[in-house]
This record gives sequence, C-alpha cells and structure tokens, in this order.
Amino acid sequence: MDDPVDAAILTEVSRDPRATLAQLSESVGLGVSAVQARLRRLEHSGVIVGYRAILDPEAVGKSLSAFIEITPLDPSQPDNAPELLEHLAEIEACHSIAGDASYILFVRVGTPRDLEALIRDIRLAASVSTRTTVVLQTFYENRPISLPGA
Amino acid sequence: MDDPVDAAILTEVSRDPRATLAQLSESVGLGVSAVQARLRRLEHSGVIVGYRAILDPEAVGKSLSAFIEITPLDPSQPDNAPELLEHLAEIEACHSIAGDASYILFVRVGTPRDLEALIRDIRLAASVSTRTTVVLQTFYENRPISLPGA
DNA sequence: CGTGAAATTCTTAGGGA
DNA sequence: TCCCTAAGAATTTCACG
Repeated sequence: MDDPVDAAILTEVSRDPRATLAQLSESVGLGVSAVQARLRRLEHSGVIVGYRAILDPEAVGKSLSAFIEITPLDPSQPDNAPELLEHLAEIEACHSIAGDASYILFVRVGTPRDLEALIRDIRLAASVSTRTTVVLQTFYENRPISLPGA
Repeated sequence: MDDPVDAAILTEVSRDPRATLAQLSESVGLGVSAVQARLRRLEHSGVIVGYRAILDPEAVGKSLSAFIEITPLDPSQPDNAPELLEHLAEIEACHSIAGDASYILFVRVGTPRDLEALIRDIRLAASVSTRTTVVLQTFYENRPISLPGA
C-alpha cells in the first residue's frame, strides 16, 4: 500500500509538516507536482489523519500530567465511558486496555487541585472508579511513528 | 505570559499547523504580518516545540500499541533507562512516574511478535523488569492541549 | 510524472499609533 | 513596542504533454 516514496514523504511530513513541497521533493527525489499529488492522496485516503503543533506544556500552563485508569462501578450498565468523557478537554487520550482497569486516560492539567477536580469530574460523568498515576518527568513524547520502509 | 491573541494563535495552530497566515489572521483578527511575527516568536521562544503529522497507525502497519511499565532490576546501579532506550524507535513516549514502577513507556508495533521482541530489547538494553498493558482500542489520542485563555 | 503559468502565500522593509 | 501596508520573492495549484 505504501511504496518507498510514500514512506519517505510520510517520514518527512511527520517530522516537519510545514516543509514546502520543494523541500519534500528534494528529500524524496521526485518532482514537486508528483509529491503534491501523493501528499494529497495520503491526506484524503486517511493515512495522514491530521497535523498538530506540539506545545511546551509548561509554557502553556499544563505542567502536571497523569495516567488515570478507570473502571465502571456497575458492570451491568452499558459502558460508554469514552463518549461520556470526551467533553473534558484535559483528557488527551483514551484507550481501552487489557488489564485490571477498563480504560486508561492520559490527562494534562495545571495544578494538583486541577487534577483533583478533573478526577471528580471523571467519576461523576462516567460512574467509574479511578486509579491515578502522576507523571513526575517526561523524558520524551510525541516521537513520530517510525515507518518500516523508511 | 500569553495574551489572548497568542492563545488564539496557539489554539488554531494546534489544530491545523498548515493553515496559511491569512487563515490564522482571519481567526485571530490581526494582520498577516503581526500574526507572522507572533508565530515566529512563539516558535523561537519554545512555546511551540515543533509540528507533527498524525498518521493512521493501522495504515502504516502499527496496529498494536501498549503501555510498558519498567523498573530497574538493580536499584543500586545508576538509572539512566530513558537514554538507554531512546534508540528504540517503537517507543513513542517515556515518562517517569509516581507508583510501583519507575517509568512508563507508550509503544507502537505491528504484531504481537514485534511486541515480544521489543520487550526483550527493552529488558536487555536497560536492565529492567517490565509490566505490559496491551491497548485493545484507542478511542481518541493526540487531542490538542486546551488553553486557558482560549 | 514533469513542465509551465497563474493564483495565492510568505517575507521583508518602511511608516504610524 | 506593536501593528499595518506594500512590493518582491517564494510557493501552491492545476491544466497539459
């Protein structure tokens, strides 16, 4: 599905989505027009889901992050916790997992008090118990996906 | 530190870093030139760390993700696990945490066999024990950081 | 997939609140 | 200091070969 050229485009665009077509073109050894067409196809076909700016959490007042495992209090109820929690903007990610808990969230807040409030909101919104693991230090995150054919 | 205009720029650029200055300019109600200067300052001052393309993991052969908690086998040894593991491209994030384990990693691989190999590599490279939690389904991830002043 | 021309965007310099 | 306008350079876009 991905030939080497597409893989090269994806690798480059993962590291710098704001590179010009000319720069991409140079990296992958194809004309600007061809790169543009491939990039458009990769976007439209859903291989490229979107683009993000990576912000420094400290600089934007989100210095505290944590993992929150959650488990429904009443297993007999329909479980749609992910949708019930989606409106909480502090939640950056939500996965269902194999393990003791049902889901794990990754959250970012400014202060311990914000975390306390968020945990309360989560419990109320989704009728779940929580188990929170505070992040002490982040060594790296948001590293680009490494592609096989790169 | 961030006035409302900077916050608006950050919000927009988080959602679509490839928007043109004219589009940003429209969103924040400032001239193109002023927006460009602010964006440059936000980049240069480190508030904006970088940009990424978000790829569909399935489409690029990384359908299996997992959290791996790790703990040094010998607590008396100097602990530099994050650096020792940095060369493993399957590791997307590495945090130190408050809890039973010392660190938690988020990793992406293609198959269970790849995960097995990665866990072996991690144990060998950093002399750690591991506890792996497989992700069954990802409901959302990479949601942009929500800014206070937005 | 490459070429070329038109439309759009980026960049920089200069002036004003 | 911050913002706007304006002109030239660079890039994107798209039809055609």
